[in-house]
Amino acid sequence: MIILSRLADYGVIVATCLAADRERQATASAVAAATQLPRATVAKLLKALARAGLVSSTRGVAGGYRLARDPAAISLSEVVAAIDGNIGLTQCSVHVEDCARTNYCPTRPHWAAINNAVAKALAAIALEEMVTPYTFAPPGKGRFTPARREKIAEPGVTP
Amino acid sequence: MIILSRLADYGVIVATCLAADRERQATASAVAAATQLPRATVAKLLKALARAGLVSSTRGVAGGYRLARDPAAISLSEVVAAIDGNIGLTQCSVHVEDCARTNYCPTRPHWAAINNAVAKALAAIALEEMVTPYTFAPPGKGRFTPARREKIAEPGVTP
DNA sequence: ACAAATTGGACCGAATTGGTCCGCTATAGG
DNA sequence: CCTATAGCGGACCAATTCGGTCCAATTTGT
Repeated sequence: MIILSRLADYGVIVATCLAADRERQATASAVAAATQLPRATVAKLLKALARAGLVSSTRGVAGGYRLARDPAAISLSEVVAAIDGNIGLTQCSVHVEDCARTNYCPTRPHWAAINNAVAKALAAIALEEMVTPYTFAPPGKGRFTPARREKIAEPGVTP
Repeated sequence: MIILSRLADYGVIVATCLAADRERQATASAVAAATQLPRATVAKLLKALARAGLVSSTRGVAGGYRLARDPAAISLSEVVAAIDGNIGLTQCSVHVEDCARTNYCPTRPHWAAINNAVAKALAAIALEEMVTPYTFAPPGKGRFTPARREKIAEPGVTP
C-alpha cells in the first residue's frame, strides 16, 4: 500500500524546489524543468499550493511563484493537505455519514490515534529539512543537474 | 486523502470480529452477517488473511475461520499488510526502479522516517485492543449509533 | 454420495486519479 | 496601446486501480 498519492509526492518535490532558494521567483515551466516533471502537472500543483497560501504568485510577464513563508515554517503535512486534502485514515474519518450504513465498528476510536500519529509525523518535518541535507544550490549557485539527480535518487527507501 | 483502502479497513473489522471470540469457528457468511459487509467481499478478505497466516481455516462442511494467534499478538500492521501489501509512503519506497527516471529527490531519505512512524503506529496496536473497549455485542443487541461515531471521527489532522 | 465449506482465479464495472487543455485575466515592456 | 508572457480556474479525457461478484475445484462431515 502506498500512503500518499503521486500528486502529493510531486507536490513536495515542487515545494522543496522552491524552498531551495527562497528569493528567486520561479515560473511553473522553470520548476518543471528543474524537477523533470510534466509542465502541466507542475502548474496544477503550484496552483493548488498557491490556493492553500503556501506559495505566493505574481502574474504577468515577469511573474512566477515563490514560497510564501520561511521553509522552516512550512510542514509537510501542509503541503500534502494542500494537494490531497486533509489526512484521514479511513473513509469514515473524512465522510462520517456513510459510515452509519455500511459498518458496525467498535474499532473506530482507535483510528483517530493512528491518524494523529501519521499527521504528527508529517507535521514534524519542515520543508527546510527536506532541502538542507543535500544542499540544493544554496547561494546563487547552479541548480540541480539531472545527472546529479540520478545519483541521489538511488538510496531512499530503507532506513 | 485517505490512508488505508476500504478493503484494508474492512479487513480490520473482519479480523476484529474473529478476535471477539477466539474459540468460535466462524464461517465466512457468519462473519459477513455479523459485520454487515457483503459476503463475497468478506470471503475474499478472509482468504487473504488466511494466506498471510493470520487466521487458520478448515474446509469442508463444518469448516470456517478462526484466529491463528492470540489477538494480543496480532498487530494492525499485519492485518493491513495482508490485504494492501507492505506499507510505503511513496511509489519509490515500493518500486525503486522507476524512481531513477522520473524524479530528482533529495527528499527521499526523509520519507523513510515518516514511513517508519506510520508503520510503528500501526504495529503498536493489537487486535485485542480493537475489540475490548467496546465489546462487540454479538447477537441481537444494539450496534453503534451514528451519533456516537460523529464525536470520535472529528479529530486528527491539524498539528 | 451429497451438501456445506474454503480455495483460487478470472472477471467486470465503476470510481478515482493523473494528466492535458482551454479561455480568461493580469502585468511588463516596447 | 499592443503584444507577449504567465498565472487562474475550470472542464475534460484517459487509464489505472479498486471494489465487488462469480465460478470451478477441492475438501470434509453426515
